[in-house]
Amino acid sequence: MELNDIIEFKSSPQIREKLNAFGFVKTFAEGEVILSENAYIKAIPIVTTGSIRVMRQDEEGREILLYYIKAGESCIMSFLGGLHHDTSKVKAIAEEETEILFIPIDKVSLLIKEFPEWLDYIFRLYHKRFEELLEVVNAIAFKKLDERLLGFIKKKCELTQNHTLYVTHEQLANELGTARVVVSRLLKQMEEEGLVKLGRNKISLM
Amino acid sequence: MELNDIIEFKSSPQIREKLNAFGFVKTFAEGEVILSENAYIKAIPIVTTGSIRVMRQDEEGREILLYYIKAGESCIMSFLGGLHHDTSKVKAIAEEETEILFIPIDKVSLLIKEFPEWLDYIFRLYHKRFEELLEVVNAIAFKKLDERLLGFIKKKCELTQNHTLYVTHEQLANELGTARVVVSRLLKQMEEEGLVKLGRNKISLM
DNA sequence: GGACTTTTGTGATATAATTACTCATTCACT
DNA sequence: AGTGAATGAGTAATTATATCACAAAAGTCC
Repeated sequence: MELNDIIEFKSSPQIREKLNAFGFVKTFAEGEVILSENAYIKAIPIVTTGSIRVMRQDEEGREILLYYIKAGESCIMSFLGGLHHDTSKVKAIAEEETEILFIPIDKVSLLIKEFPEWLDYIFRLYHKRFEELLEVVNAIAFKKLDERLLGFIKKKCELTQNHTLYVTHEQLANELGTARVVVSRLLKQMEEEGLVKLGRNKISLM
Repeated sequence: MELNDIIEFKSSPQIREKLNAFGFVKTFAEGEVILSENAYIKAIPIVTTGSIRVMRQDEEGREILLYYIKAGESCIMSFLGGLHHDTSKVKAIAEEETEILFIPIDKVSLLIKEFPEWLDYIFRLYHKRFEELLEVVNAIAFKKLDERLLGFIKKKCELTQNHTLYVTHEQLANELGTARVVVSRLLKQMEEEGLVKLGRNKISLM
């Protein structure tokens, strides 16, 4: 993924140049924490390769997945947090080996004035994230866990282009914001219904 | 509430003038639907007096409260939806008699270019809404209903500057995304614990 | 005052989440 | 290969929520 694959930046070599000039690149290994909750935000990340999962934690450490940030996207939460000199309300973890271009906050506001494309980019992502968040609200408020679990597995499979997933029940439970036992039981049930096939560390969609 | 009570517009009579020139005012009675789900958005609302509650619905018509929009604030969801020519993903209802200044979408983008204050205003509200949404996610994902219910009653009381609330159990259940019986039972329990006092259509915090 | 509507209460039952375990497998280390 | 720690998965009991069906008040309207 290059900056010029991002639709808003395609026809503006100037902004790409500036972004590259202002930004610095960092690489994260799978599972590495990119941003932890309550950390101060000094730079906006743009994911160039890989993907990030963004989680919300409660006081007791329980977590729930909010959304994924894929290549070409930015973490809009950081953007707002950064602008308002606020701390992060979410935790971001590299889902796979991930390369990120960080743009320092002070440059970010500068770019807004100079390049309308930059603002378009930010607004587009905002829109997307907001809708995803609403979907999460809907899911946890109204959907039953079995439905959510199945949907989640399918989404993960799509993301990895594969119909076997290598995750533990524990991981699934965490991302869904529930307990492992619950996931285990539901998976068992789904296996009996012939929807999935289970193995240690392994779930295959049928 | 006047436009010049909004911090970002305080020192810019020009933007206040433009907003008033471009916008049109409408008044809504308590309970009136201002924006329904899937409606197209043609204008951005700024609440001048009163307040709005923003709800999310699922396919079967169940609802849950996302947040309130108070005087001086705007509905940021409409803003994004409007910019991207998308439909509304939420439902907005007047919580009390409410007066709204609507700014047509095409003017909105125009104002962004002209007045940085306008953008600051939008970003500030975004930030606020995003955090509120995260709080909702937290609450429904991790908190028990009794805790949510009590917190909700307290918030409502704060909003109305009063420690007696005039609502039915049904209404509370709707905003919390649960069933009336559940709310009734929990309230009863809370009354026994001396936390509240109940009456028909009435809940008083102790 | 009687008929009706709205709001609230109660009991029985189903479903889901939580807690506290046990058992099984894997892996690192000797 | 054998031991023990760590991780992953299964089970049973308990608690929390949701659902259904209906009864009892409280308020409204004629």
